[in-house]
Amino acid sequence: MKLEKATNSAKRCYDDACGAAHALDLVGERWALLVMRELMLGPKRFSDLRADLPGISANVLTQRLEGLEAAGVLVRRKLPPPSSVQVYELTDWGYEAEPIFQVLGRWAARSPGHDPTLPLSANSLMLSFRTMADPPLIAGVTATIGFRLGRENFLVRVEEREVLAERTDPANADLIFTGPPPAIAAAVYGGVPFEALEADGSLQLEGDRDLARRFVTWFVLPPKAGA
Amino acid sequence: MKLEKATNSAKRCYDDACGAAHALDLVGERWALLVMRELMLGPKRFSDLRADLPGISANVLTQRLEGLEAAGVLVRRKLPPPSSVQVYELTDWGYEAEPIFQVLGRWAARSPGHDPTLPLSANSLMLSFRTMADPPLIAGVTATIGFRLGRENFLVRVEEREVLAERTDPANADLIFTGPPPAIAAAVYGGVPFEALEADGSLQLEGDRDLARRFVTWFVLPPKAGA
DNA sequence: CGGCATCCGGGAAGATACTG
DNA sequence: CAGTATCTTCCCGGATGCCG
Repeated sequence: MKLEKATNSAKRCYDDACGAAHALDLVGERWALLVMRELMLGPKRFSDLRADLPGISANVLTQRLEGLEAAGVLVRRKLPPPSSVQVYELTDWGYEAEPIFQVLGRWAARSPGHDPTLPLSANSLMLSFRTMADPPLIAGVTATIGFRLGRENFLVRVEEREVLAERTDPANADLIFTGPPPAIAAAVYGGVPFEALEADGSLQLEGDRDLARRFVTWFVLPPKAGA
Repeated sequence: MKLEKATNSAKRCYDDACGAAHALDLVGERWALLVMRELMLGPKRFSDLRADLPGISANVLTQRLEGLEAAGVLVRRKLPPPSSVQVYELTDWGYEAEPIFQVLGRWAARSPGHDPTLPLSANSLMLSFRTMADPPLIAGVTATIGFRLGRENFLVRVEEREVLAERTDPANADLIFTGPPPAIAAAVYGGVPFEALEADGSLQLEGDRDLARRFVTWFVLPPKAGA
């Protein structure tokens, strides 16, 4: 017997007309923004979200998905047969939240306490390319780079001073990185040479190795604050 | 007798190299971002923060200030005598968080559930001008507008396609608004005519009334999502 | 009065087990 | 696979009280 608690819509909220405060009412609960991050590059199912968000528990994920659906940030959708699988997908407005991740990421990357060697999801790595690409450095560049990151494959296109990422098979890219996201992050952001990562088997490169050497120079972490 | 809990630094965190996740580790707790918002236009003391954040309790404010200080977002500072009063002030890096409020605010303003008639702090109103000013509309505009919002006075300068806000006495501005922040928000964002607000005493205008009529046209809320 | 520390009740988050 | 049920832990919010 479940108590009819639903009629009480007085959940904890800030009661503040400030847009930022309302944003926090919508997506300020723990894990909510990270769930959105994992959906930012396309729909996923429940168990994919669980796998990509280490540490979230099933009931919290359920609650967040319910809350985000009620807020109009995402919808549950049933894929057409034969897959007939249920997925969660951001609404158009949900996809418009990407700048939130970019400014949060750029700001926090300057934190003295930021540790870029922690685990990293595939989506985070792809979004980081869109966030950290230096526009002057990629001016005039056109390239297609593929990523095989375990369950998920991506195609990253650099063109017209911007970086696009889509979940697609990267078979005919100019260059393909294969490995876990943290290894690729070490190469791109940590300055670790490819040879070292290939030697211990955590990274494979196929295709234009010179493009790979240029690729890692296009993404620069902002300097630490107080430096 | 205080238990040595401090040695346990394993507070709830996401353990994620993603910059956005680290930002949430730093400022994702309830009220943390709103505390930063209230400091965004200059230092304040404990009781000012409490007054400007209706609903926060003293111990939570204490915890947030400790956490934000530990994170390097703000510092406690003692004003020089004779005031000798302790204030909390953002660090340079803390001030760099302003884009977070802008993207959160712009995104959430499109939420179907956003209610702009809720209470609003003076800081929120001033920051909203910086967030919502439409660059083409203020191109070529140079103006100085004062605001008397109860305890706090501000001077807003519109120039060079941007909007500056500072806590200063607005005595010799071209135009001065006097009233509570929600009334001014009603005029700027709600399209409520000045005369209606002046009639019930919630707003006073001094100076260039024609400038006031132009002023409210420079700030436009984005359209609701799904419209 | 400003800046906390302490205690308490309610509720959200976390871990585990269980079900269709 | 996609959640639900249950239990525990911890955070949040409110009240009170201490101390400069």
